Amino acid sequence: MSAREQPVKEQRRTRQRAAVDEVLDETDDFISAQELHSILRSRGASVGLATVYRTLQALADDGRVDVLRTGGGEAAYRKCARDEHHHHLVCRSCGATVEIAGPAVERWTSSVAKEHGYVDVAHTLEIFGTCPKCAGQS
Amino acid sequence: MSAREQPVKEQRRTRQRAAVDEVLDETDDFISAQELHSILRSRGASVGLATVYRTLQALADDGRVDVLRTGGGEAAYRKCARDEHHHHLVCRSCGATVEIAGPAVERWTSSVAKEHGYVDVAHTLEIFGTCPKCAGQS
DNA sequence: CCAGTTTTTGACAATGGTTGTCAGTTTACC
DNA sequence: GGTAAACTGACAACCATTGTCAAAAACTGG
Ligand SMILES: [Zn+2]
Ligand SMILES: [Zn+2]
Ligand SMILES: [Zn+2]
Ligand SMILES: [Zn+2]
Repeated sequence: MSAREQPVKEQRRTRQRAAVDEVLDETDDFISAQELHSILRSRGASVGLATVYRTLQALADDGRVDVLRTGGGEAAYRKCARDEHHHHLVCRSCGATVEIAGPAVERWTSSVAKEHGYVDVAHTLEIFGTCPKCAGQS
Repeated sequence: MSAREQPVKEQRRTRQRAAVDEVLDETDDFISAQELHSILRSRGASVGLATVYRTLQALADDGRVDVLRTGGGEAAYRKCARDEHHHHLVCRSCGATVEIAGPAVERWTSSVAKEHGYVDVAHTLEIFGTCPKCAGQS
């Protein structure tokens, strides 16, 4: 969703953070904190729920993962391939995600904002749908 | 955010629904259910919080108000001027809203989705910034 | 206006995701 | 090893939102 900068404050390497990071690396879909937590449980690597939330929050703040709010209002996280600003085409049912870039949209949003005198502009854009796989099995 | 169709099921006219509708008519910014509720309280027209939520929900379902999730994850509602599908340019600081339409974006999102085989597609797009008025007085 | 039927209301409980607390544990560094 | 500082986790607390259900209001036909 957004490119990030320098900060990356001092952080210690812990078993828990490594575990969360590992799951994120292996997962291609957007997943919620709770889902990530239960994946960890099911694989034996016990990590407190609060820690999962804190870790994801930190990663998101550093721009190392993308966040989006699902229809139900929960936050979903994903470690994206590209580092530059981009958007997502997400399956409502299974979370399957396609990263998409739209230079034209970027230009349009900033020109519209400028046109109305707005500054310090940002935007959110996500496309939701049902992926081919989920559509097949009704 | 979206145009709506026929249903508009049988509903009774009640003091509470009229009160909510009135506040929406007078308010030009996006407001949350809780804010709307406290406005009603402060003006003496007592309406239960659950009723406010239900009423807004119904209005949103019928497409008579637009909804957007704020950064904090709460839903904000607004009765927009135009009835067709459109998006918003919202001031982060004061909530001032400009309705915007972008046919090109609409085409782009659906073509991208189709291209990847996704069906039953929808999208969210909001632009946030600081309006001229708020930018002037730092 | 009246009684009957159906919808709506609201106080309150319950939910569910997320964050705060804080003592005990772990890490980083000398 | 020893210490300071960061981290963890069980659990409570939050807070927006939804569910419950008996009482109240809106409609309808007479
Ligand atoms: Zn899917
Ligand atoms: Zn963009
Ligand atoms: Zn403003
Ligand atoms: Zn659109």
